[in-house]
Amino acid sequence: MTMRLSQMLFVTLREDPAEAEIPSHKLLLRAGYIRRIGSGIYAYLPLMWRVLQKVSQIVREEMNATGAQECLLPQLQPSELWKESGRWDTYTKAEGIMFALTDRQKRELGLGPTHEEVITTVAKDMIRSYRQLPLHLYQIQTKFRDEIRPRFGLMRGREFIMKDGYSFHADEESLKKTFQDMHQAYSNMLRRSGLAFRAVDADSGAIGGSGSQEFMVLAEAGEDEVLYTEDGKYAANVEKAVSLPADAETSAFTSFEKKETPGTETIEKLCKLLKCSPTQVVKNVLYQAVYDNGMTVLVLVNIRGDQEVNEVKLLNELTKLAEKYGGKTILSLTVPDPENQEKWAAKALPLGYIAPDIGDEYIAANKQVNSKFVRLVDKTVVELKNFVTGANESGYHVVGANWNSEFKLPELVVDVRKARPGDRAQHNPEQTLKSARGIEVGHIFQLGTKYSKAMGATYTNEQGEEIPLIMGCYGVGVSRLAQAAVEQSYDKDGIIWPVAIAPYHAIISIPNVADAQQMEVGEKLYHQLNQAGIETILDDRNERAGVKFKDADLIGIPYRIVTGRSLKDGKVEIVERATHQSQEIAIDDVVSTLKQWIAEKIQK
RNA sequence: CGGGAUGUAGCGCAGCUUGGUAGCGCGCCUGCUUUGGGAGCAGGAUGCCGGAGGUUCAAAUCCUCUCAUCCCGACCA
Repeated sequence: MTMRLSQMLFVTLREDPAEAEIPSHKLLLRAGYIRRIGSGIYAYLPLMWRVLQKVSQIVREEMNATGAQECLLPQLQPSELWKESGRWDTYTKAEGIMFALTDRQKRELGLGPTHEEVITTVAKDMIRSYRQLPLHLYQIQTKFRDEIRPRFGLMRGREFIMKDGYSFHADEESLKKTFQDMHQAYSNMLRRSGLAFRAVDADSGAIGGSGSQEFMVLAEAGEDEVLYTEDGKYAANVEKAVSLPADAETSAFTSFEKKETPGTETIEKLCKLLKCSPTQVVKNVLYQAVYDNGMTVLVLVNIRGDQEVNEVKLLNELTKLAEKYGGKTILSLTVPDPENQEKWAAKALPLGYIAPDIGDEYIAANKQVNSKFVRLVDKTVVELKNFVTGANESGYHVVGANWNSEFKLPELVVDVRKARPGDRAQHNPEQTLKSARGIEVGHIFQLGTKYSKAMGATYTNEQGEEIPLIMGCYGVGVSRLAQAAVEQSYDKDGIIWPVAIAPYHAIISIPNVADAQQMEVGEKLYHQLNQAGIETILDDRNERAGVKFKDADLIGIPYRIVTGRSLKDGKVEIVERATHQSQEIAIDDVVSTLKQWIAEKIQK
């Protein structure tokens, strides 16, 4: 085994590569852990691979401890399976993320972005009886997703390593137990990897299902916003978060009246002109949804003027309505721009002055466009009295309006409001929501019977009835987790790996390789340490001491041993990477000392 | 896909406005000196100037098309 730096592929960069934006990406490139091969495609170089194996091993141990069984599923998947589950089109067309290909026999195949279809097929073939349940299979493998915009190195690659697990149950209770076990296992994995994290309520996204939790590594560069309360009782992805909105102010208007309000196409301008609070305004937001059968539906959302629409919640509400319009899912949800409006509007819309009752005659007759607006009213406006809203005429608003007097209250009352930092919490209004940024490294959720029903994966229960398997699904981004660790732990000199996932525990830096004594002690310690199970590399390069120290800091090995000037007292220097604290230790005590330090840092 | 930007030596960049012998720093190679925080001196190698077409006596530079990469928005571990 080569662990001498003079013989390793060891190339560090002095400057930040232009392609990297965030610290962890820059550092992994500079320190020689990864190289970009194509957009969102990276080579994991020897140091990186060791880190990934450490993370994988922690994941594996925690999974095995719950009774889950490791397996390995194919990455090439026949399109038939995806057609059975109904996901082939949504995953390959439009903004789909699956790489699809046709082989020489004209068979259609997909490169696995996830494995519900494959695992459900296995379950369908092999699970017959409730006696075989519950069952939990998992794998650690490269996944392929044609991300629209790969970003930040390993954070959002088109090829990445993931642990995905799928559990099968006879009943909800059993599913919930495994879900709880996974919550614990995931917490253990992240704790053992040395990360600061938070488990949050989440939206279950395109995969479907309910009862969903994400594990967020807290870091400024995180792509997700997390809202939480300081009492620790609530934490959610902003996409999913709920809260109590600020109370609405009492409207100053007492009678219904139409007012001329020129140039007030925004709430802010309107409130300034009318001297009213945004909480008294009913804002009417127009969306355009396209279902997977090509049907376009115009959506009008009424929401309080001081609030914003949460598009994820809106998407979920509209997906519930999909059947009504002959679709299964939504391909796109956008605020229609002027160019888009021309495609369906019969006449110019009074933008900025739309009222909740804007007429359906604005929609031109077209087979591909639903002839009526879908009208959704957010909870925040249901109780408003004497409110302000548009007059369906440019330059005019109405004031003192009331539901079921001037305007009919839409039937569909929904929560599509975006929760915000500073809002009061639902579980305890004394608590306000705080915001943090996070990197999603894990996601666990209760799938239910979505796939088992679609693919006919059933078992026979004690009563002899044939029932669809109840499923759960649990993912960890292994390569993402590794980079997230760097994002959370670095300084101006480089990476500071948590000991548990560092590629090596220790590095022996020989300041002067021409000095026979320094070399001799270095070599001796190198063998002793590795023999004692302390993973150690030896920097025996013919470089100046400064170069070696800089490189050791950059690659982030937790402990550096220097066989330098302290040798005259029979000692070496040991420097802790995280703190740069150094102490001199007798050569004979190095192994036992490090063994103890490392054991303290690696939690089980 | 829409918006913005960039492609010049292994890496980071200048040169392009105003066309005329391809440059700088780092790294790399050789030698000497140095040797505890990215050394000094001397010498050296390295380029399809992203690709294709055009304009011109002449193109890294001007024009057209293309490809790739990065950044900002919708997707996700």
